[in-house]
Amino acid sequence: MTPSRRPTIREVALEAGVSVATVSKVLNNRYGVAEATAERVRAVVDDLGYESSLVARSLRTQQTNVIGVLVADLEPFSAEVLKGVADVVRGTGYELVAYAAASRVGEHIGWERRHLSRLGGTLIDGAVMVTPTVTDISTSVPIVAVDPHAGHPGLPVVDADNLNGGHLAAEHLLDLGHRRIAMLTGRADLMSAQLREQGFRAALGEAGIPAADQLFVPGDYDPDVAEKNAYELLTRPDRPTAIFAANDATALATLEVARRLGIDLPGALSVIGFDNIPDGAMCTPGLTTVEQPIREMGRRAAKLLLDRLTAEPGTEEAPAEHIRLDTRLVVRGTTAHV
Amino acid sequence: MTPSRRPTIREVALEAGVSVATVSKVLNNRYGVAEATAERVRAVVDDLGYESSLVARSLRTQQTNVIGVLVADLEPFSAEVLKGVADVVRGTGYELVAYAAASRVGEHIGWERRHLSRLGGTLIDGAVMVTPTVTDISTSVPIVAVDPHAGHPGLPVVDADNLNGGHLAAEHLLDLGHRRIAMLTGRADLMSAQLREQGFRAALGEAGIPAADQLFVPGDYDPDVAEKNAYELLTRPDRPTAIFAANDATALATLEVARRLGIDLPGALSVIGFDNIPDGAMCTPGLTTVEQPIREMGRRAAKLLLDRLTAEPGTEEAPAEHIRLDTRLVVRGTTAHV
DNA sequence: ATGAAAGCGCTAACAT
DNA sequence: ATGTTAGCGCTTTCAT
Repeated sequence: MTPSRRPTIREVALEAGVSVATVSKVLNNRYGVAEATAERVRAVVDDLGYESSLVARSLRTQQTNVIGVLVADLEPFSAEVLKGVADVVRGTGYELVAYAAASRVGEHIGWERRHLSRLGGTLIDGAVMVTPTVTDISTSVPIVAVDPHAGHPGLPVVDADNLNGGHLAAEHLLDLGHRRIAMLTGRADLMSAQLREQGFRAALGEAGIPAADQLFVPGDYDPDVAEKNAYELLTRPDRPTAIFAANDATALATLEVARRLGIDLPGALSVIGFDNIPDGAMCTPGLTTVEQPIREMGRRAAKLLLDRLTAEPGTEEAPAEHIRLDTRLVVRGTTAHV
Repeated sequence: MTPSRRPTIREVALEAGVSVATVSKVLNNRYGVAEATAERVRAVVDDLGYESSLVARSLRTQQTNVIGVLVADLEPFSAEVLKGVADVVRGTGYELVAYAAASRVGEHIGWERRHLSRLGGTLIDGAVMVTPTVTDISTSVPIVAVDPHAGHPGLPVVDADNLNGGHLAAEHLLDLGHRRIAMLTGRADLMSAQLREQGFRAALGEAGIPAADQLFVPGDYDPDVAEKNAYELLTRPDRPTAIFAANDATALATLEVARRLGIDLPGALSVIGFDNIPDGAMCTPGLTTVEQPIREMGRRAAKLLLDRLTAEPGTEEAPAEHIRLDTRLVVRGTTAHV
């Protein structure tokens, strides 16, 4: 099977006996082509199955009609955002490109700028960035950030009410009678993580429970880190009766550790996560969690972006918006009365 | 906030006082640049935050180190495949681009060729196509198909055992004592849909239950179509006690209709789907379904593709493989004894 | 109505 | 070691 190259505009022109320029005009419905000629060109296009190269086209033109979703990695969270963006883009005539590139080794931050640099100005007309960590992105195209690090002056942002979410998690565990509650915290550099912890601590405080530092261990939003620290936490003599993990990925890692240690769940240990990613719903027992409406966040981000893209060029630039969606407790099977 | 354009290689060259070619050499670690010069160039690159344009670069070179996932739309199924592909691509040094473009009006088939034409040869080194419907794709780059229409001679394929899956669905309902069982069939042009129905019919036959044509209504894998036909089905005087929907999306639509009609679920009606998309697990009660390991299918497809891409150029081309993964019954809350 | 030619940002072969 | 140049596929003036 010899991979037959895709036909180029040159081959179409050759076959139709016209110039490349004429073919281009036909394809883009420009004036100044005789109907007979256009007909002939279209026939050849159909015959050869020609379709213009997105790459070449976007290098030459301003407008590409493509929206980018830039992510550090395609995991459940960003995939969910992606679905939301697709919900909105569908039917608008825009095309959708999701771009994920492994960070260079040891480089967790800065991918936003690189991704944007590699695609912006060409290929995409605008972008939704998922969980960017850099604040001073010099933007060549309109951008909307989903769940970003703190301090994106000028960037429209969509996120969830992480503060109240942390509060909800603590309240749920307190309602169940738990008092020795640990937390696997999130990535210290992320706004969302800070707020979840802050809300959590506040709720504990309101219940009159002093926050014990040794019960706050790093989870980093990273299953591997979480696994290590959950193990340490659960093998202590006075292990906690409940754990709040800053996101579902680390909550699931915690469940795995508990299982390995033979700890009865939820009898001897309650675990609550944050995010409500599909994976939490699909395991047994289902993971109790604080939901943030991820897909809806994608939808709202896409809407915001499309608004900017379709706004009259001369229109006064709207101030950067900040959309904050509600979080919500989802009780499943991993939490129980102490 | 004036969108500052991304810097180009020209600006870097200008700033560093060298030619564009020299900058390119430095960036690509080519020989023939004095260390002092290289140093200076790198400094400017860092300073300006320059990153080469993926588009321009891919237009010029053969190799882009980018893998494409081409989909008609980003819905739960394709998103799940995408995650699987990302699992494998992660850490390989390849970048990942997912591309979705709305079909032109009324054109459900043919997107494969268009997508491939728009990206192939440029931008991507190879592609995973999700649920393509066209068999005679003239491929400019290596391609692996996930869950394709029948008859892709020469294309490596990854799919699930749909035949046995249909069988499993029927067996489950029969075991629960159901005898008047309806099916919302899938898209008639898709291999997967045909096999699911075939397996389902076979199991009914083995149980000595004659297949009643009026109990097979089209679902088309489409929630809207399913909703309409499920309504018709459930308002008949002799409505079925159980429904097998050819995929989860249509099963969920069926649940919605049943709810609207006030039918007790699963007391008065059992519903089983196919796919095990996250949405089925997240609703209440959870959807009983036949699981196909979608994410794993994405992983296997990505592996197959990477094998082809990294194979020695001179190596004998391996024959097109066909990987078929097992399906599995997942019992949740929407099926019960009759 | 048509085509020649320039140029988008980049790389690579070929001078110097 | 560095620069000049051609060209990837396409669109868009500008001649003709």
